[in-house]
Amino acid sequence: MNTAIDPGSRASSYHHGDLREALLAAAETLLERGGVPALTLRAVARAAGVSHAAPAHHFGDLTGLLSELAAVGFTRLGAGFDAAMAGAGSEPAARLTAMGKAYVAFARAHPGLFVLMFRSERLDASRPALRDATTAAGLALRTAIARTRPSATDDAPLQAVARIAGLWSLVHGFSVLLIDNRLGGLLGALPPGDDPDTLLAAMLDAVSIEDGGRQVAD
Amino acid sequence: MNTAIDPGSRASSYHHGDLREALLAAAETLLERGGVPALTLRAVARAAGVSHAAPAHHFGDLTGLLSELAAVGFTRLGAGFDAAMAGAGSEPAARLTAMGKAYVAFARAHPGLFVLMFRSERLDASRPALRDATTAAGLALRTAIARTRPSATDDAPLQAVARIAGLWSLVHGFSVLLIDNRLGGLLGALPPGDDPDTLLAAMLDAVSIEDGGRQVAD
DNA sequence: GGATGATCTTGACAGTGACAAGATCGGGCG
DNA sequence: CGCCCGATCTTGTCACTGTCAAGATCATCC
Repeated sequence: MNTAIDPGSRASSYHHGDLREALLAAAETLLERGGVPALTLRAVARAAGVSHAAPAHHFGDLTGLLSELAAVGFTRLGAGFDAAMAGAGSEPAARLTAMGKAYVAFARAHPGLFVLMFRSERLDASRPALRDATTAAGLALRTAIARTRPSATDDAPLQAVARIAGLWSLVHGFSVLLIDNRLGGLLGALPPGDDPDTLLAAMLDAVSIEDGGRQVAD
Repeated sequence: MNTAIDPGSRASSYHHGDLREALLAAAETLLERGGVPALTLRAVARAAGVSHAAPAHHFGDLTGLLSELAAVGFTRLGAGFDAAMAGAGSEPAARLTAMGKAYVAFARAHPGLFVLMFRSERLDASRPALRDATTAAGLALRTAIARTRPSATDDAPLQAVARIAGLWSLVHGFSVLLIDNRLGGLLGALPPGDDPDTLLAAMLDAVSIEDGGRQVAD
């Protein structure tokens, strides 16, 4: 009668063996399938094949479970940044595009997780796992952006901060609007064959004009 | 015994008189006070001083109430756009800044409402009031952005769409991150005296470079 | 003045988070 | 080897929620 998502490992009768990870995996499946509202302590317990109170033992309460799951997401996002920066060349504009693409690609690949990661009213930001993961990902993002500008040191403080905040806002807002399907009309106005990736590249290209003097001028 | 937020108008015993508006007002108060989780059919009913099932008569279910409230928000946002465009001059860069400021100002003035407006899983986008309000606000936003570029007609389609999507994404992402307090570190790095408005202006200034040839070059 | 329909209340049911108490199991200590 | 202790999981319960059904109240129109 085990409706568990992962019935493998060592499902003894009582002690599960690795229930904590199984619960997180089940939660992620439910999240991507039904969004944040589907993330219920009891639903997660059902999906993992345990009693309704089992998750509380590992995560305390629902906020704890959601926070740990969000931490997984931030860790994964940070890893995506690192991979994108490692794969990109040394040219600033290319690095910037790679970073933006990594951000949006993560959001599109795991929309439920991405939404959860920024639903702060359901999370406990002071939880160590979440706090560490967010700061790590934020640091990776900021350094990645900072390195996409050749001569960043001579920027005025306001301009330097504006560059980071602007790019972050751009890719974050685009991800949110894309997931929410708010860009339907705009995407429909694109030339045939152009997808969101093309649009993102064009957006980043427009912003990166202030780099070495690259011009759009067709 | 009436714990209603608005005990005025004509609180007869049974028929409220304008319960629908009173419920929406109570809901907005609860929303701004406790965020989306505080928006409960029963809590709204309590705040309005009516029985727990009264809201269902006017809005059908919780999704209906949230959708109507979100519609109020979109209408207000659209009005903010119009006011900003009316108050701005004719210079493209100034109009763009005014539009962005109006967007972010609305989000900061009504953070709960703004968050609700984009929590699509709790809304019914097909509800007439919400559908009309969103399309009206979206149209106002797009035309406002389009008019911030002098020679918009000779843009390539991709660039034209990228300009609109980019600016929308920028102001939306900034609003979201600001409300979520994700920009704490960056705001702390600003020169003393600079606030989020200054940062937004700098961000928009950097983006608007591709306008008439305005340069940052200090 | 009475019927009719809109408006609001009362009551009930299933689902949820949270807590308390108990059952089960594994590992370490005698 | 036997036993105890703590971690793990279950069962039971309570308050709260959304939703529905049925009834009470009132305004309006004929």
